[in-house]
Amino acid sequence: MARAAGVSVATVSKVINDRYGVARQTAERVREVIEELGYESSIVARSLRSHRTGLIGVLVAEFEPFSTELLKGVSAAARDSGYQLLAYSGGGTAESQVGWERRSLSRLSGTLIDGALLVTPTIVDGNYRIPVVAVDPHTGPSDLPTVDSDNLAGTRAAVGHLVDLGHRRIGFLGGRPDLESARLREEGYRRTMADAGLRVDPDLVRAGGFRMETSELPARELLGRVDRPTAIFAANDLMAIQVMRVAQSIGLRVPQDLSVVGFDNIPEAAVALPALTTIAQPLHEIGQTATQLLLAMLRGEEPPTRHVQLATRLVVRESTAPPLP
Amino acid sequence: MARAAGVSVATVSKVINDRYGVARQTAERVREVIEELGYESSIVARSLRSHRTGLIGVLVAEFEPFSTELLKGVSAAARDSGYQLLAYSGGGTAESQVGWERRSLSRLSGTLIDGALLVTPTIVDGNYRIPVVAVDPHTGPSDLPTVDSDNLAGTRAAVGHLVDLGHRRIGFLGGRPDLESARLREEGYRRTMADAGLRVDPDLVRAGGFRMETSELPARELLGRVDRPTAIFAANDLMAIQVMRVAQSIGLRVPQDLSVVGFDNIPEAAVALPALTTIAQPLHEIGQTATQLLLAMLRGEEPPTRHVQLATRLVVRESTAPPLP
DNA sequence: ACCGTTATCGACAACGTTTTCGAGATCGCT
DNA sequence: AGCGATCTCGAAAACGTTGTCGATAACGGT
Repeated sequence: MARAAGVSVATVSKVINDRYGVARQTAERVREVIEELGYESSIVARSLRSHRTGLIGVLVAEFEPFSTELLKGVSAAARDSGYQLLAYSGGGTAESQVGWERRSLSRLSGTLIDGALLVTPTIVDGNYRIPVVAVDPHTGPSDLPTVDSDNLAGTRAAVGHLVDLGHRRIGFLGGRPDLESARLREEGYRRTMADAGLRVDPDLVRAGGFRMETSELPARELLGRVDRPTAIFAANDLMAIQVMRVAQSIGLRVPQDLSVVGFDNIPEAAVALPALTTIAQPLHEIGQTATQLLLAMLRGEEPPTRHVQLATRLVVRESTAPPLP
Repeated sequence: MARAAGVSVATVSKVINDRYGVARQTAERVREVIEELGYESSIVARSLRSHRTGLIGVLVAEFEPFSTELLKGVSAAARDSGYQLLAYSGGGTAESQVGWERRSLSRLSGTLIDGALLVTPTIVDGNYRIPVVAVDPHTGPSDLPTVDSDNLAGTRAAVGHLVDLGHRRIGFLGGRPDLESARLREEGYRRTMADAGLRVDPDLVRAGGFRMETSELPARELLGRVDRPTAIFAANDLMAIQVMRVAQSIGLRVPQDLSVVGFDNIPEAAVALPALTTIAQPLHEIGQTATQLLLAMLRGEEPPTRHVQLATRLVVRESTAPPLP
């Protein structure tokens, strides 16, 4: 190997990890040879021996625009600290069952990765062999250190915005009831309404499953009523866009006849017409924070807080206006 | 280790890789113990020894919606074949310089991954140590086996659609001139115009850099003219959406006063208003095909064709109509 | 009953690192 | 000059697997 540089393998190893105990000029010479030969030490062998790889694993349930933005933040933070990223996706329907991440992790955590970020909607508790941080899980509280955004406060901002505009009859289109995020957004809606002294009409609350296809019908139900709401808060942008479509298809003008607010601030929200008022999640920041948390754990520090919640931001665009008198 | 199962490590290894030379019932027993102990063999050690890991690496320049869809196809194909995916992203601006994928690859290909997929706009030729397939590179011809979509035919379909509708003055908003894909789309535009016996007015050709921000100005230039075109073909959807915005901002109606066609069929295209007519790239299929190509190479087969081009599809929505008489 | 063949299994080396520890060299001090 | 302290380096073990090969047992044929 690089012992053709005149020294032993041990010395080379010391130079690479710049350990104490190797002479100035020897190190210099070894470095030169390394450079010259374009030598890269094998992660695999290092891992086998020292259980440290400089790789952090990111388990993504499925690659989608949502996780994508998160990954950018993770990527940036990891790079700053010298760690490399290893995204890992079960990717499929069948495999994304509960326990998938457990199995993946146990296989990888053998030695391949130093720590892991779980970017999966449903996470499984348990003591993993390596540091693990859950990123924006949609499920309930967990043993794992977690980073997500403040769904409750976000929802309050959204509904509050509608209230401030003067809306009284505000409808709600919910997400998948099995996910914590959906539950929180409904709770936020109800609380804000209550705080404003407004009654929640049960007929104005529907579930749309977080997806476009499944929210057309409930949207029609909400808007078809004679006493239809003057504003609708949808638990995510996809459903909000569907609401605007349905509204326009039955002759309602947005925002004059109907105000719509979404949640997530996906790219589509900006180009929709009218552009959608929504709650932006700091995805980039979430990814970044989660990574920093993980890195701290890798350094052996106990994280100051096990659960970080980041603030959301209200993005006012064109889909909201005061109700017609 | 699992020699607590009463046999030697060698035998366990043989059972796991079900090799010839181990008795029926011994194998059975070992398998039971493995199951019971939830034992997972270390990829790392296996890799070090046998240079085969069952992992294929995917190098992504940056996680973005575009690569995301590709990854899904890759993911599906890999799963079907028992291979696991390892996405790897330089992620950043600085590192995504030329040569980044080379370095990453040389580090990983040591032994960690059996083969690699390059999902990067600019690819670097060279003999890698492991099988490599380039996926949808935007650069020119290469030594590497490549899978991408037929930019030329796609463009012809787009411009042909406008011609068929009766448009004569058709403008073109191009991409980044340094990328092969942009070059091909311009060439397709020019050829289709020529085939239809139409003259290309040099004043009707602008470059928008593939991005929204950089295409507002050229869009204004195109539409501000007294003899403005009745239709514009933009080299990607982002620019097409920008064109529609600019048009609407200066009082033009789409599609009555101006028809617009894009390229890519990103999610935003469907929700834009009017919904954008565009050319859909078979991203999922590209990912799938590339993976199958790679798998064939891993099996030692020489791929039948080194360059696969997949057909695009014209998606007619609401942004195109015959020109006003 | 003996020998050759086959089936089954384990000992051992190897993969490329990191880490420990001891040997030799150098240096400084008395 | 002698001795201890310090510095520099390399030999060797270890990480967990796989592949080779030899040993032993079982078996079948004459």
